[in-house]
Amino acid sequence: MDVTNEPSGKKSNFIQDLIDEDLKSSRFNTHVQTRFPPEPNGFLHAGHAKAICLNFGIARGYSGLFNLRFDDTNPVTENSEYVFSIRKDLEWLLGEELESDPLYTSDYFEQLYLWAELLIKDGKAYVDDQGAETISIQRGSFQEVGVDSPFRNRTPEENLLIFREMRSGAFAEGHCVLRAKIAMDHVNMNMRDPVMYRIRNERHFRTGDTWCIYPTYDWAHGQSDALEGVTHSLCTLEFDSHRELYDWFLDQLDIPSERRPYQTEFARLNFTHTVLSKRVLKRLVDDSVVEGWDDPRMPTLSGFRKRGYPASAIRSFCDHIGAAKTNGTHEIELLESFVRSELNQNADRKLAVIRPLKLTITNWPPEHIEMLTAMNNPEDPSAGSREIPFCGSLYIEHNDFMENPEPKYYRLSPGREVRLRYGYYITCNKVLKDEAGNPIELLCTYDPETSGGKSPDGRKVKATIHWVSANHAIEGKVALYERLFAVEHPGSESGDPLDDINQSSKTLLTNAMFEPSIAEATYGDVIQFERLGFFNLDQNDPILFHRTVGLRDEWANIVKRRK
RNA sequence: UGGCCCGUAGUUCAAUUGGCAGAACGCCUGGUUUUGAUCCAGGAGGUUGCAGGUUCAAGUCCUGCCGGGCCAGCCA
Repeated sequence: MDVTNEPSGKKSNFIQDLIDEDLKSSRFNTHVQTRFPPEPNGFLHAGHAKAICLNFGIARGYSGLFNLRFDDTNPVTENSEYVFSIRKDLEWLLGEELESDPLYTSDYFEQLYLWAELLIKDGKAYVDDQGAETISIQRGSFQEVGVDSPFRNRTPEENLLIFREMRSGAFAEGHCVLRAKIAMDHVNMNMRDPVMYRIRNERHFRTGDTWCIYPTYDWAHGQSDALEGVTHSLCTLEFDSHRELYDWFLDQLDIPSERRPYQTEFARLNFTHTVLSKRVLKRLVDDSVVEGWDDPRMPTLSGFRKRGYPASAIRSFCDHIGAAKTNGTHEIELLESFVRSELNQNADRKLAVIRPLKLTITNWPPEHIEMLTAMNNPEDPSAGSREIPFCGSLYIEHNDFMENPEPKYYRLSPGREVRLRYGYYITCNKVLKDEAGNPIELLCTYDPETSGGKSPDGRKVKATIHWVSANHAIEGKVALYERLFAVEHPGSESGDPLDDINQSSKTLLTNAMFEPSIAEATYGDVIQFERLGFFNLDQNDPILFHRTVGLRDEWANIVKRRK
């Protein structure tokens, strides 16, 4: 995929500094090329988003090339449904479609096999007939050097013969493996004769039954990079100790220096109150803690999409955090602030009441309905306006009324005057209650002089609250989401992240009241319900809205500080 | 117990490569406001992990400690 574009004026990070040096020293006499190499065995999450934006952004910044490569070397866990969803999520994130089809490591199986034979002929690889457990024991430890396999000194001719038998399916799974012949006393464990091929009598989703031996990550990755022309192979920190092996393999093969890729590691992304491990995410789904991989509480790209996070906000976030080698954890609030600022600019506003409290205007002319004009987006006048019906029978938000107001609470309470957004000033005169003493209806009077929310005498009201006409409201549902995990670093104290689940991470409110124009809402457009937050219409349920993120809430801060 | 990587504000990152330690988010204060939002202005917050050394000058170079992360899959 060609991503020629102007370099972004972003602050640099150590990877860009490194590429700048490479360019200066002409280490590569071609373009810069990066890749994103997911294994098709799971769904993309925020961690992948960082890698995608980094790789794509660098290619774009240097007018280079970027490609998606499915690292499909393990047929037991991988399948084409993941290929489909990964591509979909990636294109959604990037906001554009891939210009060329994705690449696959499995396309290089034959070349990889040929190279493996080359190494065998050079005496640099051998077939080991031992089991996994034996090989593991022989590998030694950090303190002890490993011991040579009894099969280590087979002749190249013998190795070649057996390796070809391996390929032809002569052996059972686990009977033998092909190992690189490096050094069993190497200080780097990855260099103690690593496995290059293992037998798997498993159908591969792309190559079918063509192969029964499959290359390991270490053997496949660098060579695939080289075959594609990747110059900068970016991966996460835990591959640091694999770099030596990555280089060793490339050194053994006749890779022209200008096609020689180099691996650079950066820190993986972490969020507070979140977990970004495929394994734990899978448990959340399997244990029904959430309602699937695309649950709006999940940090997956499909979860973000369902929740209403704009892809552009995720991209901005990734640009902002850049890349470094320091392991750290980002506050989830930072991501949310990017989501808010994006949505604040672009989201249309509507009125909705999610915890309705009946309010009757006692001096409103019976049967009278007035159409009020409301701005669609105060941040963007070109978004226009709409009409909202107003009458004497309304719903307001339950927590916009307090019978005995706390200090600094300046919304509605008995005897107090507030403004109804786009409407009139009203004063609360009487509170009707149920047997338990809970308010069930407010009786108020309005000031006809304050049409449009302006008072001719210039008197001020402290609060403006939202409302919906009870006679015109569309009833629906709203799903509120809190952090999935109750603690900043799930599992750090308890040992198991699932022990730190926030039990009330989802609240479904089923008698929300929306202004009539909500009927025109279309999937994909996140809207702001004024004073409540941003909400995303569900793809299938036309009256269900997922709260993307709340507005910053000063009153909530005041309440919190009091405790 | 070995090797490698990393320590700068609450958090994540900068610091023109040895020259007055900054930004964003968060927090606090004030202003504007028909969203307690947005927007604007300001503020608090630092012994640059610690201790030495080189230098007119060290976050940056050197040495030694301390702390965190990673590595002993036929996962990636």
